[in-house]
Amino acid sequence: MTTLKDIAKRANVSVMTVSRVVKNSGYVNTETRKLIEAVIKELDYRPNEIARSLHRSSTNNILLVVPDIENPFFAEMIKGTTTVLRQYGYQSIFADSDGEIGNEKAIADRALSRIVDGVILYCPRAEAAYFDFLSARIPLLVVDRRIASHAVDHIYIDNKPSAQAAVDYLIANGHRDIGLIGGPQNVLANLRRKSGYLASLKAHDIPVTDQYMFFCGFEFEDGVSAFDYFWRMERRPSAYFATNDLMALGFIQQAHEKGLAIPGDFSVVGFDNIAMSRLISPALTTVDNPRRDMGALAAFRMLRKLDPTVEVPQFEMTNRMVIRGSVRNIA
Amino acid sequence: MTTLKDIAKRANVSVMTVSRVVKNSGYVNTETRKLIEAVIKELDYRPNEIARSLHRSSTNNILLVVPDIENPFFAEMIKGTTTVLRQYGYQSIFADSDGEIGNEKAIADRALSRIVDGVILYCPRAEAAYFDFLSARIPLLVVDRRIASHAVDHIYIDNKPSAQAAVDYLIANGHRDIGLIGGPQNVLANLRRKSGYLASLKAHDIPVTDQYMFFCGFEFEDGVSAFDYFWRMERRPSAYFATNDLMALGFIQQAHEKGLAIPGDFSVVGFDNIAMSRLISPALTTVDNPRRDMGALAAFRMLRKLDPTVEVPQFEMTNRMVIRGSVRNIA
DNA sequence: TTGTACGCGTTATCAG
DNA sequence: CTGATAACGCGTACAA
Repeated sequence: MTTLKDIAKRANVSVMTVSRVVKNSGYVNTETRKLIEAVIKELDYRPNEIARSLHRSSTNNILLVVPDIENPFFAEMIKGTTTVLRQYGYQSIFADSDGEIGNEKAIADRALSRIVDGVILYCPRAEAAYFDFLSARIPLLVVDRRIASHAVDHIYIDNKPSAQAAVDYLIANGHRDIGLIGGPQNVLANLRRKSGYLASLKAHDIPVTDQYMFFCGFEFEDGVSAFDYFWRMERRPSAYFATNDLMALGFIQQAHEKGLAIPGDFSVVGFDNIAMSRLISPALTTVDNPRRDMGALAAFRMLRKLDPTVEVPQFEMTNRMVIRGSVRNIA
Repeated sequence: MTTLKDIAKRANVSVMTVSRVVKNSGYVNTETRKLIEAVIKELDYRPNEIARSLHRSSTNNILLVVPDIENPFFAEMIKGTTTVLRQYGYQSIFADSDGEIGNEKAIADRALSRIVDGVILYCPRAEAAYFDFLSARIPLLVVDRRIASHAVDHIYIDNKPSAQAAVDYLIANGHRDIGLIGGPQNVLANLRRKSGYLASLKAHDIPVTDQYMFFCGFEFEDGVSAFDYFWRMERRPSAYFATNDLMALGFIQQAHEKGLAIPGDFSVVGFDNIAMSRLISPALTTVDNPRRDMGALAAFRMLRKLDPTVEVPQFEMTNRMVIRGSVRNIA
């Protein structure tokens, strides 16, 4: 592990001269520079970034905390973020909280020991007060979660309007009996999607039918269960709004299993626009969630916090409907 | 940003005494300890890990480099690794090479400036010599790639035997015309799967038919193309071995699209056992690839390199057939 | 153009 | 039990 000192000794100069060569700053005699460069190569010297970090008290590391990296939604966000960070010379320290508040806090707390310059929390589960606490101590960005406190920087798209638009679309296609495959009721984004569903019905003077709303987990299997649930009903909806694509896929899969056709027998709209939605048959009509851009924006916003001269490009942070083949017009 | 010195000043003691309290080492008078602890709390002191790292010249960081975090295969491996690392007090620095050799090397090279204690490369693309270079400078582990050099630590499962077993299984079910959906020909694991296919045919004295082998990418769409390719043939195979599940899924999807039944009309076997394979209908018969365990093993092996007292648990690093519903016995 | 001294925050050593 | 000192590797400020 060779250091500046080793080079200096070998080249018969002071460490400072070597440092100047390494950083390419200040005046150095061309001859000595050449000599030093040779020695550097010979001894395979590389600056110790830890020492540098200590000196300038910044690390060029950003901590990213996600609930579950196996979920493609977060994987794509992370990719958006790391790509940008790397372009600006920052490394990503990555941690998976397994969706547990305890882990989440433990991870973020460690960041307070100056191993990173900033923290990005993706869809965190912790209570609001914790973000105030963190934000007071280190540059913090919260992604995909609405934060009341003005003190905490965050990126959040309200999913309600686009969910409403999705249901509006079903109604425009002649459907009035619309089922909700509602997912878990303790995740904010999901609740906003439900709100959109309710708002659309209300706007069209369609009464809400409690049995038409099915609440469950967030997975493919939950879509399967949803189908089974609705299948047992005597008078069942002609169209379904699933609050995420995975459930919509499960629903469709099970419909096929039972010999039903989509969109012939039932229409389905999902939410998120995951990769698989485009690939199945019929391709799923859904609402795009620009997670990659959210990730990139998070990176830029963090970079800007650390260096106000950084330009944050414009991203269109909107959910957009993607019309494909899973809805039939019955009007 | 409060330091030991601040605490010391406030408590009227030396930094060393404070340090002892913080690290809970050595003798400290109970009274002074209490006082110091109070001041620590009051000033919200946290040790500077960078300074510690500099001193002990180790960072407790491990660098993980994957070709693409959006690929669930890698996401799961990473999860296996980070979970173990975290249990042992290590953080994961994460980087995505986008599958490009240039990025891969640039990332790993940065690791040489002592920001991490070790490097784990997942399915790297670089040439063999580079691993020797890296391995000579920093603890290195290469995962999911066979390495000739004995000097480079690696974790690798030869996929050939299990691929062979998969094709054996088709043959045992009465199939003799077996198509290969072969994926890309520049990825080692994939080539080994093809070798298994060939070996099985040979072992059963079934001649190899060139037109029965279709080479393509690695994605869902490639499975779709494969179906279209075979569909055009006059005399087509009754069974297919896809060298990964994603392609098998695309194949099945397209078969359904064309009104064909699996396994009624064609039998299909995949490889990898991704989550989706269990969920579709018919559930896919495939070969499990223990990526999560590979990830965990990678972590343990790295930990052991850094600290020889670490115990590496036994993992059964084998591909295992998962029999589900996509193969029909036509004997 | 080159070198000296000091500090970044922590800890090991040794003396008191 | 406590404290002074040096060291980790680098870079800023100031001299020479």
